[in-house]
Amino acid sequence: MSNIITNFNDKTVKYTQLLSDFKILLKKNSLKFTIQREVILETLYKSDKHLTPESLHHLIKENFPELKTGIATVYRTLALLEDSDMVTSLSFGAQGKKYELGAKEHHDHMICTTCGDITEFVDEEIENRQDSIAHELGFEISDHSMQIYGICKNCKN
Amino acid sequence: MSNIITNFNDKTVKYTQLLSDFKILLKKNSLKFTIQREVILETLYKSDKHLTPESLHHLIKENFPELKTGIATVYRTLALLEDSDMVTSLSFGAQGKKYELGAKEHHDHMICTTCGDITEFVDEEIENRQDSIAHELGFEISDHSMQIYGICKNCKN
DNA sequence: AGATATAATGCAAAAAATTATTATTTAAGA
DNA sequence: TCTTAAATAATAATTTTTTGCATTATATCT
Repeated sequence: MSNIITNFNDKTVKYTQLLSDFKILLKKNSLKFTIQREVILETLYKSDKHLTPESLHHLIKENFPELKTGIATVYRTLALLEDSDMVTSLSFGAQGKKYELGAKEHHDHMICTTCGDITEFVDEEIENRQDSIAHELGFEISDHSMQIYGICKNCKN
Repeated sequence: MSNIITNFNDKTVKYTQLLSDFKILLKKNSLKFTIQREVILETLYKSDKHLTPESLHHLIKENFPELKTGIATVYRTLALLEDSDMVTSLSFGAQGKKYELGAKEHHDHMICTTCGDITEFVDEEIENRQDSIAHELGFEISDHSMQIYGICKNCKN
């Protein structure tokens, strides 16, 4: 049996999936799929960083200057995406609110307070434990986030 | 052997300790201990809620109307307290940044996305696991926070 | 206690972030 | 292609946060 080789690598497939989910979501709510919305989703996806509305807007202006996307559209789209659980917002300490795609695999964050670098990780045991706790308290989990702050390997030197 | 009865209940003792820590901190940095700063710390302590700068300011105006504390002072003091790790700021979803006293016992948060209510909890197992993970990644933990989102017992009905 | 130096405050103004308005453009369906 | 309903950019309006400065209050020193 031979392997089938596709044109898509893992990341492409994921984005295609994401985009398709987004389109379905829009259609369900009789909203329209616009270039701006696509560009926002794409930029959010391409960036591994956690973005503020402003930095996201900046990135878009840089990469798609012909679009002249307004900051208000970024805010509106981010709100829409957050409402529909496609992105999550986080706030780490002093810095403002940042957004990241929630459609990526779930993960927690380890944040270096020296260099600001963010490492993502997942731990099965913690995930399970969270479920039990919520269950005990009669709580129906929809999502969760966890951050560990400290000094990373690099900065210790 | 008889028990010694003090004038202070647990909460009073804790606040006294907190206040004293604050005073030491100020002295160390040649900053001054003012009534406003005390009132802010106290209000933060008394409130079990997580407060925005604005709601904190509102509470203070209500409880100490003669002080006429300015919102700018609240912001400045909050920043000072956060810098010195006496309070932590959190941002849950759509709502803005909220502050809580970090000197309380450490705890995680379970947030109801329907009514906005926040339940605090601690789980030994999760705490331990976090330490191990950080250790594995050569990360030196200074702090962490965790939030679980979902629908609380009350709101399910 | 009183005098002095310096930090903190309130107020107001400025800056930054967010939201609303509106005329125009664009997408989706007939 | 035509229609209509939603989305956009641009801008204005709000709201939130920060800053500057004259005045007040605190801590220290005598």
